[in-house]
Amino acid sequence: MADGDSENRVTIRTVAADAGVSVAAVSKVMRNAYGVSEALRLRVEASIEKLGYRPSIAARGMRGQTFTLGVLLVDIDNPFLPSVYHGIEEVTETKGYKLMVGVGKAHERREAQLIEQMIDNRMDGLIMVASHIPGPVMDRYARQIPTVVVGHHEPLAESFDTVNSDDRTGAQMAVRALYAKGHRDIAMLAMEWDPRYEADVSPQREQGYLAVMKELGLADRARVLRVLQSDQPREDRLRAYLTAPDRPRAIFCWSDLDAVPLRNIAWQLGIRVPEDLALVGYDNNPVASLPLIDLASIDQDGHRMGRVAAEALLTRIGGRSVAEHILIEPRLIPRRSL
Amino acid sequence: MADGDSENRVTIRTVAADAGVSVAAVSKVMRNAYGVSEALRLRVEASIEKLGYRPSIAARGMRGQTFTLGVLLVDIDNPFLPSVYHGIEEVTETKGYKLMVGVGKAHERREAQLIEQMIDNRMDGLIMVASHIPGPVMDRYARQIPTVVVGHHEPLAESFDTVNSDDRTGAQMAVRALYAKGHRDIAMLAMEWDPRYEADVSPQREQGYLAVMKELGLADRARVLRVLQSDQPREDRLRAYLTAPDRPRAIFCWSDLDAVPLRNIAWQLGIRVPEDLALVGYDNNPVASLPLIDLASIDQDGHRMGRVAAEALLTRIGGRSVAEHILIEPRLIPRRSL
DNA sequence: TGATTTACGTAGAACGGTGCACGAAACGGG
DNA sequence: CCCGTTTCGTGCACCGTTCTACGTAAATCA
Repeated sequence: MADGDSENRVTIRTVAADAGVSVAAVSKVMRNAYGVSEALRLRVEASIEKLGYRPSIAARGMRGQTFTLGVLLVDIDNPFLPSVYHGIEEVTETKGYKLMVGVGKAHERREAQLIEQMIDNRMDGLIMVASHIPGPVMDRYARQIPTVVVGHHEPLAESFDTVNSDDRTGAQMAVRALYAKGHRDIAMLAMEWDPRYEADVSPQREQGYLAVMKELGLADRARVLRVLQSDQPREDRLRAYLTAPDRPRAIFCWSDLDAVPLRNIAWQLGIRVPEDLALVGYDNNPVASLPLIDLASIDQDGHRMGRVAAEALLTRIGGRSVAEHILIEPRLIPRRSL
Repeated sequence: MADGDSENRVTIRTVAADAGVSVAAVSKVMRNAYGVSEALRLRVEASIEKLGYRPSIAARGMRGQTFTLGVLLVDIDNPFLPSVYHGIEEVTETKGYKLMVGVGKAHERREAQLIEQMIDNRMDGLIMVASHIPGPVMDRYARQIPTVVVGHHEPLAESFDTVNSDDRTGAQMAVRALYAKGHRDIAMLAMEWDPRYEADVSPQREQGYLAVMKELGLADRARVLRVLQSDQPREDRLRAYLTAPDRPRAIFCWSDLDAVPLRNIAWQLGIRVPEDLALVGYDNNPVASLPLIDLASIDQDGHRMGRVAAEALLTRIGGRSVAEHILIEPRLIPRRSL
């Protein structure tokens, strides 16, 4: 085993010996706990500084807090997620918490593994972003570790908090904006879903879409095109939708993740946007805002979602046990694709 | 403290009691160590299954391996990095290792903190991607934990391995491609750097650029435009370069991170690409390949870099102590911007 | 001044595992 | 049948912290 100089690692005992005090005293100083005199604190801090001592998170976790939070991202490729991460970070770092990220690859079993790993690492709390884990399973884990879920609607959950974009309202904004431009043939591009995943964002947006189409008296013209989780890559299916004879003239897309490729394929096919095809996406990710893409999108303010989620987690760690379910108002970013 | 039912957590002792064996026996089964009979193993495994036991990584880490590796990403916004991550994951997950990601925000002190945290968490090894930590500091950490560094040239380092794109060659390919199209006025857009960061990729590419310009007899026409780490956002400076009276007709850009915005700003300014301005980037990130962007780029095969780095780390954990420094051949992806 | 309270510091038992050293049982060769 | 080897399984001392319980000296009060 090539583990370097592990034999002379400086532990709490080294410091205690050096400062001529007990192990417990050093521990107290580290946690700035009650019952240490100024003199002792200074002596200990001097030794810590001198020896470059850092406490072992692993050992600390066996009894106390680790001051480490886990962030579980559904995947690492989605350009929207960094904003959520930054929001989380902004709040937690001022409170002295460290973040560890796990990447779920949009796969349920894998996400479960990661959650278990974070629990096993004795993290103090967990923020799950756009997880694909069904409610009951999440509930079981949430009982073991303070948890906040972002981008997954479980408004009745007791054991964890949720933070979401108001996805139905967002969908309505998108459709109404298209309607206002004179469009009536408005389709939606959504993820496939089965009842297990009703809490995910795409189904929520789809329900919002269907509701507003009805409100506008367009219920019979509502039409949902689907992409599959397993389509990898998605291009072929998107192209098929755009070349079909009954191609829609306006599409509300569940995420910029698909709206950006869609806009590109349209261009390749010589379909003018927005003249021949109007497009509104969701997320307002950084690619959508590039001038060459210029995709109208519903902004769900990932940064703020992250901040709110982090704040909720901290109060939950602090002892709160009644669940909070927070909805964040989205807003339309009009761009040339509209 | 809201830590759920931590009082009835199932530990190794619970399992031992349930199976009617000693704690040590269960430990042996978990590690499939020598000296357990088939009968005992089966009995213990049955109990583990029944109780849903999972060992605490924290506790295990205090003596043995944690089977967790740390991945330190320079930032989470760069769309090139996911490919490296996927490469790492592909190799490590088949060997039963788990990955934990830390995000450095391109800030040295912060990266150092993260490394310390990973050491304190008793991770078995560390892969640092595009870190900004200077060699000597890295060396100190690498003595404490098996380390592989990606995207940072330290060919003389003894204590850790490096995996890199052959950045000089990559730069040469880009410049030669522009040269072949008839360009002579070829500038480079590079990151600012001071001597401490000479090992980072941008300075390496810059040296490659200068070398090939000399080879081509264009030494006196070589010109390096710089963006600053602190430019946030970068748009203003990029725009300034494109509106200057002596604007170059061809630019090799140190990364698609800047080449994509550059291409967009050019479009906004009505500068035709490639007729008025030819562009080659580096990384071949997913945005560059969008048809509407269509940016020529040097592909450094992040996926492969990740795989190679992970393999190196595993052999280093296995006991290898002589350093390996691996260069990966880049290749040009010609697109319409060229 | 003696009795309490308060402040400070320490000993030592956790925490949940690992892994060494040891003893008992099973095996096997002469 | 005896004795040296293996093979198994166990007891226990760690690992580096936290935290409760407790002892002691100083400070306060009556």
